[in-house]
Amino acid sequence: MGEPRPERADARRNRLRVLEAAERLFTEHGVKNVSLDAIAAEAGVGKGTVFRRFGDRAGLAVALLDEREQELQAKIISGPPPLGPGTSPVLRVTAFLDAYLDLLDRHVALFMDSENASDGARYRIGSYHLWHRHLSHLIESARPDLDADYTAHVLLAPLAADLHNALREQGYELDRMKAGLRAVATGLLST
Amino acid sequence: MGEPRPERADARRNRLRVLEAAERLFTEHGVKNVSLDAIAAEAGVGKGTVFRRFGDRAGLAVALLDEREQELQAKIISGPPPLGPGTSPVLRVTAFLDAYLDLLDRHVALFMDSENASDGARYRIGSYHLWHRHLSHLIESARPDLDADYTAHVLLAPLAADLHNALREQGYELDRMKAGLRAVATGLLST
DNA sequence: GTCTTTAGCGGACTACAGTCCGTCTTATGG
DNA sequence: CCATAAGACGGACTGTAGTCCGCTAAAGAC
Repeated sequence: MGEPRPERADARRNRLRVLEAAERLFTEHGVKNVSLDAIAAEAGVGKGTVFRRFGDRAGLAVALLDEREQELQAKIISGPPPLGPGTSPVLRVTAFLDAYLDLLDRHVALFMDSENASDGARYRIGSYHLWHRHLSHLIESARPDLDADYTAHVLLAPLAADLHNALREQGYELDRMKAGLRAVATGLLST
Repeated sequence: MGEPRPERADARRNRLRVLEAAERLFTEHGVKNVSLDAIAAEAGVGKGTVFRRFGDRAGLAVALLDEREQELQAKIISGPPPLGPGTSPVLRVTAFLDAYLDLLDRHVALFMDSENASDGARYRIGSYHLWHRHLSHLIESARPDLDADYTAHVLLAPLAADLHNALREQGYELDRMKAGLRAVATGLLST
């Protein structure tokens, strides 16, 4: 692709202002009680600016989650086992599922926003692809007879934010989900 | 609960009109190109009427899907095997997953509407509970050592409409999903 | 048939997501 | 330092989901 023009100073300033304002308002009033109008006002910019930079509500949520997800991505790619390389595929899969559930649980509301976009935003954003590739490789090496690509989607499906939220609301404990998913993954990937 | 007062004549008339109008407009213009205003107008009723009867957009979609889902429910409860009783739990699970994928594939757009409601509508509606109970019982009898309740949610998760839609858009064939899910279910439930 | 209660009706209203385009800022080359 | 083009800014505008409440029609009592 073309040369990556440097970000203009005012653009950068406003991007940071919006993210800050969003984080502040979200933690103060709850994610779904905050309108994008309000965020724009709090950031001292116009509504159009918010939308041009982030596309839509989901895009803003993705941007806010980005940092946290990148931490996890780094640990997976080059961190110590069991998340990083250096142990069996099955252990790496279960370690990933555990870690993702922790992340998800800490930021459910934001994840719901980032996934609930009108049309399946979750499956188009970069991080989903990364999680998917990761699982897909691990599954491939543990069970070459399975359709690794599809099975990876299956293992990611229970990590959907709205399911997590619904289960939490009906009293499920995080540890129960971790144990359950671990059982599924090991049952599935151990010959 | 109290005595179920009979549905008033005008209420029934309008309910049917709205469902008819919705079905007509949805098939003609595509689900997401039809506003509830338009449906109300086509049905010859006010907007308020639509909302009072169906709650919101998702509720209307649920009502439209209801008939089709009840067919499947009937086959599961009292139809011939492998969907109905009379064969092994594992076979019944895979038969259910196949049948649900068929249903989902035929009505993706409508399912997306019914599930995409602001706040996890999918997990609150009656039919989800029924599918969940069904799978939960089958899992319990196939593998008493698993957390059947949670594992049932896990098996239902890949049936989410937005995932199905995303995979279809990126070229997945229905048969590939069926095969993949069958492999997961049998791998998981066979000791 | 008329009266009363009960519940449905429907359109004006609010609030929010997302778009559009004229205006203004920034970076760069002369 | 100034001119100029690339592109960001922002607020008015549009379309839609969902609410509210005064009005109206149905069903039963007498």
